[in-house]
Amino acid sequence: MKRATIKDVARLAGVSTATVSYVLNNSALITPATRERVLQAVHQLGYRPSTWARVLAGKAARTMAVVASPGNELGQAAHLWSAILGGVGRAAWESSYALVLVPAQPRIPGRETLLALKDRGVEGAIFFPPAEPEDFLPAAWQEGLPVVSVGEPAGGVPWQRSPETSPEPGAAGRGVVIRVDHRASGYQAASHLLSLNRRRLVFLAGPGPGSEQRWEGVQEAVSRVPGAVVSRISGDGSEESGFQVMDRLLHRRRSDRWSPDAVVAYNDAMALGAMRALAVGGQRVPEAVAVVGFGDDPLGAYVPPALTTFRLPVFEIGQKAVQCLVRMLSGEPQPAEVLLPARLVIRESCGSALWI
Amino acid sequence: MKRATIKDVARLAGVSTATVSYVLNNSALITPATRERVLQAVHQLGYRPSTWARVLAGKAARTMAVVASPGNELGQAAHLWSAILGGVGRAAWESSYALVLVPAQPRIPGRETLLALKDRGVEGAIFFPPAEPEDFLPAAWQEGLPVVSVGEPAGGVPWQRSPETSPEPGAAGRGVVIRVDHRASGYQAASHLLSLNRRRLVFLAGPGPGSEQRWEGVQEAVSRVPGAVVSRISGDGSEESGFQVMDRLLHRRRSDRWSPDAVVAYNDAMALGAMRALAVGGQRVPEAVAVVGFGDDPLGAYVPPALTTFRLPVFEIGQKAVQCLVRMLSGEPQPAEVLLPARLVIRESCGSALWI
DNA sequence: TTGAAAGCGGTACCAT
DNA sequence: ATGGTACCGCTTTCAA
Repeated sequence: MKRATIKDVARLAGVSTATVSYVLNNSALITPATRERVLQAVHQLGYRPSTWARVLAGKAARTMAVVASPGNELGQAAHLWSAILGGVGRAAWESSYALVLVPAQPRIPGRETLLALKDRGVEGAIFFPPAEPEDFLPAAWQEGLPVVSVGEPAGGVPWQRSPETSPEPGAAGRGVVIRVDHRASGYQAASHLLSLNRRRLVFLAGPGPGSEQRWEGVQEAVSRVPGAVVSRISGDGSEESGFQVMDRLLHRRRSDRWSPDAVVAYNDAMALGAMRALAVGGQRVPEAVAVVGFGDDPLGAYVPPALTTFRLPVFEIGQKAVQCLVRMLSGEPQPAEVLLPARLVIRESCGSALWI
Repeated sequence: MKRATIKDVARLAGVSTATVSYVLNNSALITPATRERVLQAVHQLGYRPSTWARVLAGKAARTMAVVASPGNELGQAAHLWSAILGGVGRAAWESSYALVLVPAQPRIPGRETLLALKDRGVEGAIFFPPAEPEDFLPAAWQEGLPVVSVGEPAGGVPWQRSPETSPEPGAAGRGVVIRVDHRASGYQAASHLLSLNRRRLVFLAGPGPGSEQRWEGVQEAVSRVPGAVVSRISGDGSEESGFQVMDRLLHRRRSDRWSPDAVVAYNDAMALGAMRALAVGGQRVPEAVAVVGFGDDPLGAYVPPALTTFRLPVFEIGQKAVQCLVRMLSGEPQPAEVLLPARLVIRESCGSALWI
């Protein structure tokens, strides 16, 4: 049978469609009696207003897009992205927003995708960088679609417009970024190691802005402890690069005055690579060298010794993203950047249990 | 500036809105000249029809839902689900369907979710079991929303309606299931092992229907080779259960007449657990015992010896799901079940490279 | 407090 | 081959 319309309800309740509409929109000027009668009819018919019709009549669509490229770069962080989606989903539901999913295709111009979204009444987007194609973000800016990005932007994308072009962060047309507080993580990682009496740290840098920030945090923590030093060496974020970088370090000619007793890696993959190099080089973890990773990759918990790492606040990230977007859409200015703390997960690779 | 409407286009082209509509819908009875003029105006104004309006006027919404519970059970197969989404995305785009994402919340009744979807004009759904809440599927059936499910259903869900209730598989109101051909995988796994002259197989069963089917496949392959035997032992799919099951097997009192020289595990986790037990028990893999897993978990490639396993046709699964749903929506009857083959990925744990 | 009616942005039937 | 126009389902003046 066909869906009941507002007319059916009006007829059954013996009122006009206008009255029904008032009741449904909680207008104050309706008699409790009338109200009751209408509600009764609504219930009886199982009537549900058509979202399409009410949008056409001027209501907000309350729809946001989720843009990502599953199966590509994102696939490597699949466990993160699906977890983040959990937060997105809950927050969206709570704000009664619908989500339209855009598993972006490399070959399809971002502009086209974007226009298709607007056709469907999408009011804003949550963007998971890196997502194909690269021109989605610029297109969104151009079309004035509010965007909240989750995590670091893709390499080549003109992420933040230059300040003079867009003086007001968080306003529609710009974009806010939900980010993990990498600096704090770096600081905490180093602090943890220092508290365990490690003094010769090495930082395994990776690609991406997060690496830089973590490095700063590490440096700060180290600078606070007399006698502690830290050096830095770069890889590309892969397990292999972690291995190579660490391996090279271990074979450094002995003119070098020290070998590290602790490693802070860009991510779990590099940490694992480093641990492999350490094992090959006969250095025990955590006895000789402590290692901390980043990202809480399932792998890290499996390989012995279990990797001490940082767990990303995935659910919160998703929630926050939606909340920001909702606020932007209701006109509230938002900060250009929201920082969420990662949580240190202490396992075995640093030789300590968490006491406090 | 505001979006251009069909009226604007009509005015600019000097025709009626009806004519514009005809042009946009590729009506055959339009003069090339008029057509050209209209298209010109459309282009000039950057006009795009409002999806909402055309749906209201009777066109199909071309929208399907993607229902899943990220962060729950699905989180364990996150790399699969996000990859499948890639296929879903591409196929949906190609069929010009929009996807509305429902990261289902445990606490929200499935019926409510479903109605909300229908309000938004969703015409069908792709369902990733297990998804919370359990009553989504029944609700969909009740409301007559066509559903294509990807993979095995959740435990308690009355998956397929009883035959007498619903005689026509694939019709709207039923549901089609996209499934990996587990039987074939089991057969292929065992065949591979047998071809490497293994003769005493053990099958590590897990939960879920897929396990049963794989077991059948294994048995069939074994039955074809004189002298080959296979026994079966059950776990719960976790790494730990793989370990325990294997460990117990190794310590079996010697009255048992044989110990296995090959293991076919329910999934990579159990395979890894089994390998751990084998290592502890002093059995070398693959020399003494060959192991094959299932699922192509990233872990498997990492831990030495690299695990021979089956790669799921994730992209194809996603594509197929959408294609089925699209066909269902256009009235074509679909089979109740679609089987897609998994691909054997030969690595080191069976002691062979692929020659052919 | 309620109802009649004019849209919202399209589509499609019926004339011309 | 086009144009006029009555809807689609709902919201929202404006009157009553």
